[in-house]
Amino acid sequence: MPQLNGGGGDDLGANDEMISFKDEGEQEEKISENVSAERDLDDVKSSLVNESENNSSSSDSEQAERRPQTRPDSESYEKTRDYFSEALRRQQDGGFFKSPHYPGYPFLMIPDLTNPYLSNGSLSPSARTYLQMKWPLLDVPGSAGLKDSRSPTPGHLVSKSQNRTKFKLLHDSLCLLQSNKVPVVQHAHHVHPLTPLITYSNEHFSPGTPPSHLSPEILDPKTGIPRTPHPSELSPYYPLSPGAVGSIAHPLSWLMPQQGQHMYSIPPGGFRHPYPALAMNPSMSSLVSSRFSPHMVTPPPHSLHQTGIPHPAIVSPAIKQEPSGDISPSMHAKSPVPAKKEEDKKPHIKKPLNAFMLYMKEMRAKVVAECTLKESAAINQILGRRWHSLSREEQAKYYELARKERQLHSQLYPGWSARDNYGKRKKRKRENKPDSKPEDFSIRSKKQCVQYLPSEKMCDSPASSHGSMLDSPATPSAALASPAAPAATHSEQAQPLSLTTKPEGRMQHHFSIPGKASGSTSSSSSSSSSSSSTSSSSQPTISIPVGTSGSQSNTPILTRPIPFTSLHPSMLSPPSPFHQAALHSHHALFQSQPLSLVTKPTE
DNA sequence: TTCCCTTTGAAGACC
DNA sequence: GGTCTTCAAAGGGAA
Repeated sequence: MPQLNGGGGDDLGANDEMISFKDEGEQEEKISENVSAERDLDDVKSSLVNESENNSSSSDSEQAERRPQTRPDSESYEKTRDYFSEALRRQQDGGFFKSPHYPGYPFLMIPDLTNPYLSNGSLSPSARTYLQMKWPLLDVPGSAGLKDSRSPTPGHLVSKSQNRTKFKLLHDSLCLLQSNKVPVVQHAHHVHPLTPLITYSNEHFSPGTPPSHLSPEILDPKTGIPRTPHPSELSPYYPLSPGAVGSIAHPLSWLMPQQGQHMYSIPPGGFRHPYPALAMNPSMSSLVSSRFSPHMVTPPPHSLHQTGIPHPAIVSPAIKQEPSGDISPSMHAKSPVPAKKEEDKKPHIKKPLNAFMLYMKEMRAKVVAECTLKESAAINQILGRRWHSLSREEQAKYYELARKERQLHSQLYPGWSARDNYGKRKKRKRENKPDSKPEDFSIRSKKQCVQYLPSEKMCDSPASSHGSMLDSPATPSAALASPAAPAATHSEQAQPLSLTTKPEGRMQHHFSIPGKASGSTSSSSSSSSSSSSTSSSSQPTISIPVGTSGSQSNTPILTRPIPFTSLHPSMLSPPSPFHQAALHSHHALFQSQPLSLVTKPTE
């Protein structure tokens, strides 16, 4: 949740302070409604999350009763088996898998398991793959029927230590698979809002044939000999239409019962995913594909478990430092530093994506397509605003997806903690502390205030100043009421500034960055029509005036000129009544305010 | 080559 | 409990 003022937000700012011009025409409302609005926002977001939680828990109450625990024990295994039995029974009853009342329930994400059991009652390989992936520590029901030498012990009989071992093996396998760039498919368009969990990115998709040991071939149930899956076996979720060179049903069709269109194209050779079940599972596939960046992948230092399923959240820290890192196991073995070796071996399990991240992953391409902006920072600003312009329901979907991601993540990595990743990154240079010296503060301020986007006018929908719904109508529903707002006219874009306040925490977050932007600061401060140093300096730009902060920071918020060509007409939607009013007052405000860069002297 | 930027949210740390 | 910090994704830009 965004950090609200926390009672201190207005303390630091006076009306004569510079403020960001992030959002236009919302400041006045904020000033008067700031406190209450923040409270509303907090309530709204809390309720949104709670609602999401409640929905899933209430709607899936019966499933929830069988929900496996994070650390499955024998009892939970039994519950899980019961759960699957129920899920499978429903599938068979209905012919098609029918989504639960709350379709997002992760444990029902078995789109490819329409009939996971073979005629002899054994679980099909793909089903086993999926289930084992879904519950790495769980031997899925039926596995006993189709003995797998690699996991011969029924899950409910597996001891915790054995589970740990399996989990370790799983990790190893994941690393190997990642190193082979697990192909995943994502149609460039037709992205469903829920696709973050199924973002099959072409970027990560290497149409090449996977290694034999990772071949997607399906074991013949009779002979046990690997064979290439026939398209019919992939149906109904992967119907390969000749014309479309194969397209698959939206992996989240279970989430969208009304939708049956094929969303994802498949390479000419058909859908060849080393782990079909993985690719077919919305949640897991998201983990595998969307976060399955080859550059983050590292070959496993040691042997692999062939049944291991790659999890995109697993990344070797070493690899992150060495994107190209083709580190052979032998090299690992020869590592002179055992400690480091151990560290390298330790897979880097990424944090599960939050709602906004999921949204961002999905929408980034759209925004990039709409804008000519290239910089992610700018794109993210747009995305942040669009996020706030989303309806409550729309956001709820992402919150739910994020919740499922976390849930799945916790299941896959029971012992993982966010703390594990602390310090894995190169330490940022943010050493800013609240008690920093004023001079430092001042310097940092300049750096930090560079804004890539002057306002939602550029490319985005209405949104809010400090990036919350505060600026938008107090409630999400109200925010909905004004869909894509303020896209002012071009002339308006040249008008000064949106008054933006950011949560104190965020501001502090930025302060700590030392003055890399001092140059741009000065250029931006002169504002008017300076060329952008970052984006297409040769292009005409919209001048982005600098205003003063009204409420919270003595930091001058600067903005970068945005190339005019970055704007797409479609992005310049007319402002909503809400924003019109805001703009009106906003303009009135600026008529009385100089556009020069004004910084409040630090004390 | 590495880090920064920028966004929101989650989680952990700290007071 | 409130606040702060870190990390998650992304990719162009800067150092």
